[in-house]
Amino acid sequence: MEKYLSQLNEAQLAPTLQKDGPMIIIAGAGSGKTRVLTYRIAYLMHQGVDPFNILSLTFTNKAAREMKERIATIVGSSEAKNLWMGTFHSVFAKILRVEADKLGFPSNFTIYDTQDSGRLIASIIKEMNLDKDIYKYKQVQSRISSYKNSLITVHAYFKNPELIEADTMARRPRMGDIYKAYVDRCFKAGAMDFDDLLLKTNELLTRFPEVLMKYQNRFKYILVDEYQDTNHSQYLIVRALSDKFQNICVVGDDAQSIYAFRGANINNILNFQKDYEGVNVYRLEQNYRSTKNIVNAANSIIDKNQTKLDKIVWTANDEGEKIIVHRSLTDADEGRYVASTIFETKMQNQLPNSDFAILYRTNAQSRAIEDALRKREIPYRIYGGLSFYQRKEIKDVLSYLRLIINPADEEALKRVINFPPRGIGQTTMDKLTVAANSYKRSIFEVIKNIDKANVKVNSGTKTKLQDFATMIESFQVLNQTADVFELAEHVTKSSGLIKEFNKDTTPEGVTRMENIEELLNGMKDFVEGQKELADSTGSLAEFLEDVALATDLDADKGDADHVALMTIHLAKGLEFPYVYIVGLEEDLFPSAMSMNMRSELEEERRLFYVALTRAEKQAYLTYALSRYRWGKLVDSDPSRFIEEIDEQYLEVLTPKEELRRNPMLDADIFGDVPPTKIRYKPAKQAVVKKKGPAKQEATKFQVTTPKNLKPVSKSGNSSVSSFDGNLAVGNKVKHIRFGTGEVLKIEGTGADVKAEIDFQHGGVKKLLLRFAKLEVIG
DNA sequence: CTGCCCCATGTTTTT
DNA sequence: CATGGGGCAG
Repeated sequence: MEKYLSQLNEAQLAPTLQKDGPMIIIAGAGSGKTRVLTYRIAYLMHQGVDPFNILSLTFTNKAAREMKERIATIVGSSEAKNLWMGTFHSVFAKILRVEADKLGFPSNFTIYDTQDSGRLIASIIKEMNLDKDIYKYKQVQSRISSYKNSLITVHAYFKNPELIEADTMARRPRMGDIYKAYVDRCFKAGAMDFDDLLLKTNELLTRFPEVLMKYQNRFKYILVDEYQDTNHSQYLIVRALSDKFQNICVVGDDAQSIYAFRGANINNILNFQKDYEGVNVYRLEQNYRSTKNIVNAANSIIDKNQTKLDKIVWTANDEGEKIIVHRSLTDADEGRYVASTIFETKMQNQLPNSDFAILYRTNAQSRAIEDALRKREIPYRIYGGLSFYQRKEIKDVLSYLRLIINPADEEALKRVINFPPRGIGQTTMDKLTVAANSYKRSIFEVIKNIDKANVKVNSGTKTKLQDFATMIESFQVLNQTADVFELAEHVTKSSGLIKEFNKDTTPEGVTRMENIEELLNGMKDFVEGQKELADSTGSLAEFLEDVALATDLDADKGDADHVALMTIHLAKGLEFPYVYIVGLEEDLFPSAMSMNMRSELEEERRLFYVALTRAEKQAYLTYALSRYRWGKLVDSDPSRFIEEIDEQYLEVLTPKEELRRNPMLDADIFGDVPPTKIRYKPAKQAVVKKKGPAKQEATKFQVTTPKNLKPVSKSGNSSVSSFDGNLAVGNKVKHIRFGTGEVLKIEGTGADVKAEIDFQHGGVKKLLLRFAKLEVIG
């Protein structure tokens, strides 16, 4: 143990050695907080604390796993195994399973993901005959989510005139009714959504003092990582559990609070000292991760925020390279720039792909980058986005499995009762839903008792329904004996799913089949892996829970060497030698939605801070003058965040090719082209001018200048991405996908010009010339 | 009931 | 552009 403690600096050692009492560790980016947490837990155990009495809440399951492994190497794996570690959601889901009956839920309750709950809300809105343009299900959903995260139950909602007033003012007077219906339906389906996992835990701990006491005694030592990202619901859980022993250690960095949109309350960390008596405050301010340039640049950004705790992050590391700022014409060019510099850096320094990460604000930005990486044959992996488990085909398989565990699971049932098609259509489902709601039973139960229930369906339909129920029940029987993999294999075959997906021979269809195979392989691994873990049964229920609460990060197989692509949110806690932050444009980053409120803009700034502090050696900031958004090319201005970085840490580049093609592009912010433009020495002063009295004016001009610039076609000659009418009826053209064809008709104007083309293979197609990459061949 | 086509709509960010 | 819902014909 001594050996490990000696690896810590003074600031890190102090909190590690404090055994009892409340404490907060304010940990700057890259200051080794994971190490402190890990060693502190190990040290607690070393001092005789039973691992059963330690609860450690982390931000991802992967972080928990890694920390556990690390601890195991220090104190031995048999001991480490007994630690409770995981995300709030996964830890309390486990507890809820044990205590579910107290809340009237079955212990095999389903966990609804965002999509499931969204669909349910949409169908409730429809059943209530409400205007779906006013009651947009996504807005309703996020409203309900924020109620839950603030512990506003349906009951509390109706007792609160202000909330009702607010929703009425927002033209949604039936909000409370929808909320109630939603909660009822989830209850009836034996389902909890993500927010419920926290809300119900609170309910459990408040309503049942003996349960609270049980877990208070159980978790004598509690540690919470990323405390700045806890919401009110999580805050209350931590408070309640730590109330008896007050051995609570929270770690966080207010500068990295980036989850306000899902209810995270930065005040939790700002006010921690007021919540407990005799709090010891520790600060970790030495950054071990990044170069001086990066650390200082990041500091200069976060300085612009008003709301923050005092903290000075510094580093003893080298000065390092300046941060490179790069401008491109389009998002595609941006991708090419990123790909080619990765390629060059990699070759020059003989580096693995995994040294590089590309971070963006929105998932949609990945496409252009992907294209460029593929062309360069650089292996990459996208994290997040549509995660594996959310894909249609995967959710279909999982829905069958969910029904086995919990046939009341309505969202799963609706998904697969007619997929593959069994002749059970919308009308039948509507009837069943009405009946189920009036009997306060699940749809599955209604089907089981279809003769007794007052449901008017013809006998053919009745048979089909019963057949479906029988099939699910036969799966349930099989589940008694077979393991997850065997069961899933049987289910996919005998439900007809495999056959259905095999029908589709398009490339997308083939990918779907591959995904299903991957899922089955994953199950095999799960079955194998679980045999070794003591605290696991390897059951289907457990598999489904893992899947429901898995982060995309968790699924990292860690085998292949690839460049990482992810949103900045997902990158929190990670580090890479080379980091590209792309799409640094106004309205994108900072997001257009965030510009109205200071607090939201500050959150965007923290997000940028998080992004930049991921970099160890070198950071690149890139932006494009125009980019495709919603299928349209839109002009954009460089992000204010670039401007906010102190100039001395930046190196502003302008690509050479751009200079050659169009000197206007190198115009300074006043729209003037410098008279003597030196071709190979990019102007350092380009674009980003700062401070001083000229600033106001500068920004004003900056807005207008790029708009006058026409994007220049990059690839030159034959392949054209936009036509200005130089395509005529009778032309022979070649299309990437459809091959050669003849133009039959041209219609529309401006951006909407369409051509009807008779392709030799694809037949007649109408294509928007704006998108279609056509080559004229005659 | 199914399948197909057309239209509207949408982008923050995630457990 | 991608997806999903609604409308319509068979």
